[in-house]
Amino acid sequence: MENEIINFITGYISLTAEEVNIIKEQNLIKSYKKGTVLLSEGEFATECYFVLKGCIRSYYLIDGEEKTTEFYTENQSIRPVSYITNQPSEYYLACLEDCVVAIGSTERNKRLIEKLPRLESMIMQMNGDLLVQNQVSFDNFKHLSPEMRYLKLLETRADLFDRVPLYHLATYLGITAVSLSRMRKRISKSSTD
Amino acid sequence: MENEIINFITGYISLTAEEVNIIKEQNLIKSYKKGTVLLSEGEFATECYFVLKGCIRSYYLIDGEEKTTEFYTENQSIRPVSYITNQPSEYYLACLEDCVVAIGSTERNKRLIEKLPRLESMIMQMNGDLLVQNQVSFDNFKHLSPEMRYLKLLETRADLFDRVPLYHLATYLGITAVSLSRMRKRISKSSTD
DNA sequence: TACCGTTATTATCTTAAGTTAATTTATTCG
DNA sequence: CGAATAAATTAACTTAAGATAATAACGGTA
Repeated sequence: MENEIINFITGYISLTAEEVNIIKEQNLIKSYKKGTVLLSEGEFATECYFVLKGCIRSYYLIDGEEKTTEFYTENQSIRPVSYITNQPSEYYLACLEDCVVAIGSTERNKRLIEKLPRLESMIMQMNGDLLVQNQVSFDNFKHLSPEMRYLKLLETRADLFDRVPLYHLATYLGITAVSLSRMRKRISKSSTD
Repeated sequence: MENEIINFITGYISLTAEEVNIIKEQNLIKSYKKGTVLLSEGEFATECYFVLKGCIRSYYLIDGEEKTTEFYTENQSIRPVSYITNQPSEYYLACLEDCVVAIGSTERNKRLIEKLPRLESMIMQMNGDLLVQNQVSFDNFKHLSPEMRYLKLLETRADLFDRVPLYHLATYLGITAVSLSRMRKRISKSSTD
């Protein structure tokens, strides 16, 4: 189970066998039931996550409506904005399915970095990557029609359509559930004739 | 003129008088004529910028159409994605006005950081800030109507409306120039009656 | 299996954005 | 200054998204 984490890390920096062991013994793996809320608005995030199994959704509230900002599935890492900034969180994190998750807490990570200073460079790279991903997603979003965004998501993350309710995908796409439903009908119609 | 840069830095970390001097003597200030392109698609960014005077626009091309992603004005720093990732740039950077800019090149920054290691922590903070700003902008964009986005921009960056052509603001807002024009008329009408 | 809560679809109406093209208003510069 | 270019507006038409409400399909479970 820890192998996924090692694979993930070695995508950024190379590790010796001893270093692999240090990380493996450090890691803390937990299971959560579907519906568990890992982080709430107003709280300070003290943990970051690596999803081993399941799906975690981040979202925030506008007038009581949940707006989904991201879905995290197998082998994705979650570094809450609040974790990076040490500010109270604007976002929620909740399990859409039963989940198995590797957890890094602020203090344990600090200790780990003392043992393995090269992790610092990984973190900087991760921040850079996050930034770029976000920039590109934003630009795409801005200049693609809702329909294009839907088709693109269908290409890039087809699995989500099997495991996530459409109305969450709708807010993720920045449209209403009604509109998404209509759109799907429109598309299926036009592709058959 | 260098004082703006010092102010900017001390917003992140505190500096001793000697450190201030080191930075001041390091800095390289340049002027560019309106229209100058500082970075083109495909190039590797080797510089980051701090705007002392003027306005710089970043944009990219879709089917030959320019899509503006950001406007940088006085006292804003520009850290091109390509500079952070060492990948060829997807974006252009060009001066919308005559500009005065402080420039940090990769090598000079490296040398500077050797003298002032605490700058590292500033850079990490800047990356974190960038990430958060981007995240928040994205979320806002997704869940605000074009009209709301326009009104919000009018509040937060009113100066842009005096110095930037509307059709650039339009693509920045993710709409067409025609639509922006129509919208402005609609709003001015509804606010007078 | 029958029920209940959740999720998805459908219908109707309203509103605004995209597209294209023509026209007006500003700006620039020889 | 005036011609050329750039920027902004307007008009006409098409298309799709938002809102609201009603209905249908699905899923778990008692």
